Amino acid sequence: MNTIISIGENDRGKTIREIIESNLSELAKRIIAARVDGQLIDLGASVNEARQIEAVLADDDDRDALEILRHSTSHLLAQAVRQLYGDEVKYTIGPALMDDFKYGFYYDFDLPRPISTEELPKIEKRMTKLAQQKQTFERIELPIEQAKEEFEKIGQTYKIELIDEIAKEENVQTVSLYRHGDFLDLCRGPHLPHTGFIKAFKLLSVAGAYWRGDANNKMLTRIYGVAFYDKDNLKKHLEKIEQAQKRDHRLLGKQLDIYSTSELIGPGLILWHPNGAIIRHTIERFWIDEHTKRGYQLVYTPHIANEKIYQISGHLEAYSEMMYSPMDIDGQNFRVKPMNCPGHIHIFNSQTRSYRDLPIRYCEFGTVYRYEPTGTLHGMLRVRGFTQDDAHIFCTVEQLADEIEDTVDLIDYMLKTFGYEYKIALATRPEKSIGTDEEWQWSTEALRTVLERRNLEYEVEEGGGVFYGPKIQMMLVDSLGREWQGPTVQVDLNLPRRFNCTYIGQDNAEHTVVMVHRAVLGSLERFVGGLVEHYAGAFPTWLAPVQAVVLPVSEKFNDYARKIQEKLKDNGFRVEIDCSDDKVGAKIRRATMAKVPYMLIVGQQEQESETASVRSRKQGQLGQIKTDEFIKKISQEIDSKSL
RNA sequence: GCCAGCGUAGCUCAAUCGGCAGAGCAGCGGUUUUGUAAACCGCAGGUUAUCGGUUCGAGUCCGAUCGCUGGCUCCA
Repeated sequence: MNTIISIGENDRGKTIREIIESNLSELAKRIIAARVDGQLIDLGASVNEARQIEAVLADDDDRDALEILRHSTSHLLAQAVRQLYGDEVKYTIGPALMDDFKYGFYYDFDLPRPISTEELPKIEKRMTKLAQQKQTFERIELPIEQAKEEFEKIGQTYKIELIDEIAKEENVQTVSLYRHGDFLDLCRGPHLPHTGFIKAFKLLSVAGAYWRGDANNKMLTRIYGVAFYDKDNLKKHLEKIEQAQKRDHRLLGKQLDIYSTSELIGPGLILWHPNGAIIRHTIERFWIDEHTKRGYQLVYTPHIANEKIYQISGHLEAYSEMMYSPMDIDGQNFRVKPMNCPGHIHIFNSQTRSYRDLPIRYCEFGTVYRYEPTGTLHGMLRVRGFTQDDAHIFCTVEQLADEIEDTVDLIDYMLKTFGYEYKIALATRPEKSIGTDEEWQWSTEALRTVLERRNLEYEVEEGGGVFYGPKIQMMLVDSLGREWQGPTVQVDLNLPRRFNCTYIGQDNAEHTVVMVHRAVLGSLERFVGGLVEHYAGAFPTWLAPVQAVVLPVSEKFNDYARKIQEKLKDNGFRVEIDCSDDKVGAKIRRATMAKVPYMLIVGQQEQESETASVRSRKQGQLGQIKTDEFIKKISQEIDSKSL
């Protein structure tokens, strides 16, 4: 469908709406905005220099179009809230969200009284009513002072604050306001032609949010919602949210008996049940094997340390809010460790190192404890005690790029094994940072070189690095398309200097090493919690807590079933047996709900033919299979870590 | 930490206006011996998160504390 229109001389000065209507009359009803030289503008704007314009259609697949809809819907929400809750309602900001898994927009209000989720349907109803009135969105450009007066009149103090801020920017003389019906807002736009396009939306939740995201400011009431042009797309979206809820690791973690927490032990402290522990242990074994193959050396460091070490590292100064109070041991202050680096550095410093020794790569499953505010704790994903898959590489400047490349390769291999796609960001020097320009130059270049050399797509996050060095950050994309904080590779220009980590070079002089912090999984708590959701609890056979269960059809075949179980166990598989006096149907149901990959059903026929009737979680019934053959099949599946 | 909401048996949930705390599953004891997603009967299970208050009477109303949930902030 051609939506590009060339602009002729006699179109000059006409509004976009006029031009579109005369050129694309059959589409006119679906056009909501236009792109002019890549810029989105309202239909009411007029064309001057542009040679051609592109009509933007009401279409959920067009990101721009969807963003406009959601933004306009947030204005509609504000209008409804203002009408229902009175003129004292102050509205602040209400953007569209395009990358959130759940939400499509929000609006933050300063309300005279709190509101609860139960009131959302009432607000939705009002929104629907207002939408049906097809109120026109009118763009108004006003000089700064005049715009402020407009909001002054209606008591919208937050808007005045925003205008003042905009006015500080260079070359700003006017701001744009949008009016639809009785509602006026400060807004860059563009917006829909009228509210009639808003047909498929839903308000989803109410939450608190600080004004400007700053905890020192007032707590506002945020209402989240989502909107689409097409009702089916809204329905699909809501179903997707429901799917995600069913995968919630807190729900499945309980159902599959993976972990729990206890009020008595304390919030944010994970109890790994046997099922969770075997998953974790299997991952740890895989991780250690993979690291050992790639030249890492396994180390262990203590869980508490004299706090002097954190004075030297600077953590006590910069991170003390995250650290637990000191405990007095023989008159000295000790701390529970919040990170592993100082320990690894001390192992490095335990000997004089030669350039011949480098690179040195230490890895550890290091359990650390950090104070997290209560409100941020969340299942296994956000906790107070967690085990990082931590490693530190000590190398020379010349070795840095190669080390980064090996790390990126390791990350890629491990993430793909678990079935994750991922996105990459390169985070550069932030404003507040230590180190020389030159150091930041070569360290950032080393990271960039690797990404370029390997032809990886990445985004640059300007100023997104840590104060002590640049980093590569990966975001995992799970089977529902949600993004998770993933691996990180950070160059550290700070700690080697603070701890005087040096080696003797070929020139017989002392040089400071370059240090790289890196984690592939992040923390085992978060990673396993994420995996539960990624797999919806159905772990691939190599990770499944129970890989197969033997189900005798009656008591008469319990002995034969035990024989099979023993044989499989002898071959190293995790196999259970269900000798309860339930019928097979019940046994199958139980194993199905436990998401066991294989069921081996045995009765008269199987006993006679020395087989088992195999039922696979993935492929259904596979028929009668000899035990040896089954062992071959499952071994291959486990060895290849197939998904 | 902040805002809002929630907390009843191991789990999932009932209990009208403030009026005797109840069911299913799981557990335990029997009966049954079973062929591809739930056999039957019975038993037991509770200081309704904790502490205090209002009331003749509180799971229900009020306050505090603890925990959890959705967010903000932060981050592995």
